[in-house]
Amino acid sequence: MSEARANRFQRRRGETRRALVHAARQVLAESDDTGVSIRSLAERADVGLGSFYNHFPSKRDLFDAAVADVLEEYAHAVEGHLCGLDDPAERIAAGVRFSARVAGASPQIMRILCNSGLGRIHAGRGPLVRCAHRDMERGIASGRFAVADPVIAVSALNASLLALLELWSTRPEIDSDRAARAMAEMLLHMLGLPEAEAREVAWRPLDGAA
Amino acid sequence: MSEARANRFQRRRGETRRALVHAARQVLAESDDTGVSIRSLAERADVGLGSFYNHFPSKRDLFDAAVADVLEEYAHAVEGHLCGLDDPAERIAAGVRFSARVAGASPQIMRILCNSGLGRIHAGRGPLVRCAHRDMERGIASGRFAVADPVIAVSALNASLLALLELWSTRPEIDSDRAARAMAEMLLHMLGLPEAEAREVAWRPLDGAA
DNA sequence: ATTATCTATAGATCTATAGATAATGC
DNA sequence: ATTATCTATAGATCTATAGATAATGC
Repeated sequence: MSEARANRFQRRRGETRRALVHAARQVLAESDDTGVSIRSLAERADVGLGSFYNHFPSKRDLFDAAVADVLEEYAHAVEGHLCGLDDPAERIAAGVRFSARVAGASPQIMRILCNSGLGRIHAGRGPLVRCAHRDMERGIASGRFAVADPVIAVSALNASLLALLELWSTRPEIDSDRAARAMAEMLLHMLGLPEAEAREVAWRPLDGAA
Repeated sequence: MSEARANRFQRRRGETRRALVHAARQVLAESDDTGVSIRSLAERADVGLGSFYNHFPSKRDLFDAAVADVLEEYAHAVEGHLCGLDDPAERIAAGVRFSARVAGASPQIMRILCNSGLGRIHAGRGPLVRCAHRDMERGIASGRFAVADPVIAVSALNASLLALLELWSTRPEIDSDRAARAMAEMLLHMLGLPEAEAREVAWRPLDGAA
């Protein structure tokens, strides 16, 4: 809507902003050095230095926007694959495995997720957490999960997923789907599924191209 | 040794270095803003600007040293409590619970551990990982643990522990030992201990002051 | 007429070093 | 004599803004 009816001015403005966010994402993925100068960010975006201040009051705001942008893109990509799944256990296993695929398809997203760490994701920022919480509540309500504390369980889930991506980024020789299945199996068992069932769910074929 | 026989020169030099590391730790805990100037770090350390270059070639090196210092202190504090324990399951549970205590006793250590994230810990830096790996291997060898992939299991353990600290730092109203017990119980079950046994081990009283 | 962009720049940093000073070893 | 510290500073940045330019709306 706001995109469609935007006039030429607004579209042009949007492109400048996008170029800046794009540049910030590159920096976050390459070196995670948020100390780079505004000047260098503007140059990387191929945008006049003054234009920066038309869109962001400070460097910090730009980087925050860049991280939010990545989280949004990641969540959108993964949730698109989950929308057909109903069983909370299967959704969690698929979430882990699709995350590994997204990471494989976009190393930039993976590196930024890893670098930005647990903090932002925990703060309720990423839609990741909200989605996992819903699945957790539903799994507990249906008796499929048995955990003492759902908040702590969600923490462990998200953190373990991030650790998987981190592990893969430092050791690319690992077979990512194999590792993702192993992680998912462990996590489902942690949540209370019997071992055999956890394995079965984690090894189920995924929709989409194998 | 090197400390004991150090002459006055070397001790003085050591104090300057310590002051710089101390200042860097403050910055890491307060804002995690590694973009602060070398000048401001020297001022915070109450040390001449030039002295900085007598000890560190760049800002990055100072912050690396500060993180290493924190990891060392943390590992030393936790391992001191673990050295009497033999059962790998009990060591892991106690590691989680003592970590929560160290975090409570030193918010600075906790914040730096959280901010520095998974990356450094995963890279084999922190003695945390080495210790956890040994316990994992021993637990698997003795049949007490049943996991498909020990590397992935250690990733999940460390990440979940960090997530617990992160959770507590954002929500201080949580009872930390209660949360640590819940986390430990979940993780031990994940590693293959039967539910009842996982609970028993996680709820065992800890040595030292309750 | 309005709006976003760009260029140019003033003023305030910051980094890294050179040289002076103070403290110790022998 | 040696060594680490400090002070002072040259030179290179960087931030934020002011004013000019180009593109669009009406």
